[in-house]
Amino acid sequence: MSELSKAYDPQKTEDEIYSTWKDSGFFNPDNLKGEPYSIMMPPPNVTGVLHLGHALENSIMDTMARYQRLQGKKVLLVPGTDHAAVATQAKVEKLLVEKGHKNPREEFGREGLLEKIREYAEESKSTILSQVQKMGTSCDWDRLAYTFDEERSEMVNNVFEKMYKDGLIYRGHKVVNWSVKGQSTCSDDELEHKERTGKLYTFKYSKDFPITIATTRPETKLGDTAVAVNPKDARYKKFIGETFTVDIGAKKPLEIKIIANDEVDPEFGTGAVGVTPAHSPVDFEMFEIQKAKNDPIELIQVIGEDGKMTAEAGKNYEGLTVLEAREKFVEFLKENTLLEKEEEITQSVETSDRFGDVVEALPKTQWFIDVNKKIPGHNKSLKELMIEAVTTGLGGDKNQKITINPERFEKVYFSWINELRDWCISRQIWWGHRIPIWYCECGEIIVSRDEPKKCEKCDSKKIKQDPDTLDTWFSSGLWTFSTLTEEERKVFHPTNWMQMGRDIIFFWMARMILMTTYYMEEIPFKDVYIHGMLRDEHGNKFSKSAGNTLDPIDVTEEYGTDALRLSLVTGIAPGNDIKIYKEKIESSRNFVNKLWNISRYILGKSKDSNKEINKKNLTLADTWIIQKMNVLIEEVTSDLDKFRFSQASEKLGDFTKNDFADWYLEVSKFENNEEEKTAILQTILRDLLKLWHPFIPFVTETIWKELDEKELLLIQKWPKKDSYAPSKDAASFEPIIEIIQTVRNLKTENKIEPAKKVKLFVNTKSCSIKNFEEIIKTQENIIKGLRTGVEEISYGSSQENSISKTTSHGITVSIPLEGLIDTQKERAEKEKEVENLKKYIKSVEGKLSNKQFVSKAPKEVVEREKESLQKAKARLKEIEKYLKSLK
RNA sequence: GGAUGAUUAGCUCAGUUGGCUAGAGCAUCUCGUUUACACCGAGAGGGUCGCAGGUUCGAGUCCUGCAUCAUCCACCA
Repeated sequence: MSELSKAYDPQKTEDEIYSTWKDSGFFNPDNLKGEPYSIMMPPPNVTGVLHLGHALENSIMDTMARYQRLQGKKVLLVPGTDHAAVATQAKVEKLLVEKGHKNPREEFGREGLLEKIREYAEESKSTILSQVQKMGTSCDWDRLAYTFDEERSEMVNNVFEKMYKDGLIYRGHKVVNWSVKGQSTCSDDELEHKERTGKLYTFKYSKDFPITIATTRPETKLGDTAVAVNPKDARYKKFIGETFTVDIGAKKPLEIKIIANDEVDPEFGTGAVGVTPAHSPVDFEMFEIQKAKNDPIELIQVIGEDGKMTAEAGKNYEGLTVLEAREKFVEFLKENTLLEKEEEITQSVETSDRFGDVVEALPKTQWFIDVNKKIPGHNKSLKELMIEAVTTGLGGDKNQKITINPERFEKVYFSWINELRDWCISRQIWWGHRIPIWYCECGEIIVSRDEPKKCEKCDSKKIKQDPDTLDTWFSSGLWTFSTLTEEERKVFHPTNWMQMGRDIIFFWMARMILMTTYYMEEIPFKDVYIHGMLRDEHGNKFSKSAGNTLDPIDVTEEYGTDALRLSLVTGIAPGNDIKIYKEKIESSRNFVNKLWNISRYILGKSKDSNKEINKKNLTLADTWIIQKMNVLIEEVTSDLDKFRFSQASEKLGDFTKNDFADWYLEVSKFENNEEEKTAILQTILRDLLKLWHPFIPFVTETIWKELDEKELLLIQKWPKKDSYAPSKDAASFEPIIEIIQTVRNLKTENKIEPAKKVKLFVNTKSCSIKNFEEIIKTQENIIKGLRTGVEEISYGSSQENSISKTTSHGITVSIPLEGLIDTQKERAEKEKEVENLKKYIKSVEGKLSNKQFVSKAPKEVVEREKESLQKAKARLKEIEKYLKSLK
């Protein structure tokens, strides 16, 4: 079809193709038949626009979805977005501050600010969803979900209520992570450890205090109420149980009790730890232990929510920032000669990954999910369910077992669960699901989604809702089932497959497992595929500040979506970081164009469509390509079944470019079984388009349309290898390829112009295939045709004064010399080859003389070694002969 | 401190259960303007597979140790 342009132009076709797919209804599984197969899209945050990471996710999951659809399954891919509580509010507040609003929370109030955030979220939602379309993702738009929409919010309340009634959600007064800047709690996973240099101060509370302690946070010492020592430590044993009163300037003198704790390492530092229960999670644990032992210690909060010292810290410190107080307290220690040492150390501090400030540990009343408590009626804790889901399967049911790919991430997951503490789910920000808990003035606590009319206990109408909202991962954890109706869950849940970045294994994967195993008593997904993070060419993270960002939309506009998608799934190993850069995308774009031109050629040759291959009149090359195609289908299918996307696309690329385009297509120009050729070319092209479709959907669908097909490629049937069953005694075409390559090779090596006409001598005496000379004779026009410059072929032993090479099939190819050779260079090269050959022969002979090798190695291996030894020897003889002739 | 990954050609990376003289893309060099394709074709050069041991008939692949880099986790005051 000559009207097709020489180069594929993605811009012209992509949008139109996407609408065709969408309008066809086949993105919706209700219009498909077959076994159900479901994937949930990890919902992008509504914090802005899509970045390359999303492009990667869309490529991977859509490749899978399209593959399964072609496999004849009823595929559901649910699209959605995430309200991303803290992230979105932080982003909008930042934008407002940049616009000159100093304190947006005060200025706009709860409802006002929520309205601002809602506007922003809606806008970025629609941007993101249009970008998802641009990536070609074949998701069911009729089932579009949003973590903050009505259905999802209702599910959040249902789950909260059930957990609350089961006693798994509780309100507790504990030391939590507090971001002063964000004025909210953070969960342990939302912290980032940053290395910093700090000072370690070694001091005593007072001159007569018997134990020296060390700290990097002197100001918190104003709230110390104990010193912990190891009970086995002889130095301090005698003091355990004693209480000392010291006055270091806090509101009142501190009562410091000496307590025993096995965790304290006598070898480290002074062997004693100053305990500040209010401002350290570890010290708080000691506080709880002491309480349980009936030997309580005090808890004094000296730092407030505003990050400033409280009244408890004493007159001198009240109102000072943490840093000011630190300086002042160190000054005090120095003045009273209590400071023994001051040294520089590197320490890791916890910062909030959303607000960026250093997080303070503060005692606060918050809502928690208890991960260790037995679930009523189950005799198992959430933690145990989370482990079971990945090991034996829920309740030992293998159909309820999650497989993590690659396997090594299981270890990461288990070690995280091991250290998992109760999950703090309440946040003091406004953007998010409000906690469905109401407090009556009488003290009654009511769990209810809507405002209760009156208190059931006291009939009072003075009821207030908890002001806090839920951690965003609470709703994300429900994603695999909150996106489905009850009916749909019977068909599509557990979902079949899930993919996500390694960075959210804890945040998301773990929470989904927790929530789903608890609420649904099912696993959320059967297989999860963990991919690495994107990097630039030099392995750097993409970031705005580094200025190395690549906008996926720009890329698709310049190179096409297919090129981007192909680049993102090729040449990568599961779980490892993925480097992406212009050259890689360019080469994908070039490949897409290649496929376009292959199709253009085939379409130009014949418009006849869908002819069956008549196996009676096939040439050597025909059977060869049919065999190759057979193997290709088998391998690509198996790779995709095992999520080896990279291997699959590489094999496809290899076949398409090398075997099909470079050899078969070229050869086909010199053979005249017109009818069979057309059938083969068309059949292979059609199936190749199907195999390629999951990776590069747009170009394949565009070509498919040109084939005058009525149905979309989207819903075709995956090729079967049976249709390419090779005839049993098909002789291989490989040796012919080798002969042609050898001729070209000889010419280049000997500086003979490729177009130069030459005579060719072929000797098949040591060829492993019987009577191969007869076969070569039938292929002469191909050998002559494929730009070898060969004008005449003779058989038998080569002449004196010719250059020759033996192919791996033992065919010796010679070209008589024409006096065109640069002999000196030639000799040097040949001598090098002789050297290498001798080395090789020696090593193989060594191998073969090894009795253990000969007896233990598989027969084929030994045979192969013998064969290649023969060949090497033959080659050596030839070169030596030739070197002589040069002299 | 613990864990995981990486270390293979100038660059970016593949390499399945150990087995044919270790592969691809980009870059380099040579040749080529042949009606599918210059977003092209035909070739070439380039690697003691991080280092040191071990297991094995045989190791890029398995084991041990070391080095360098990266990432994650951790309460060492």
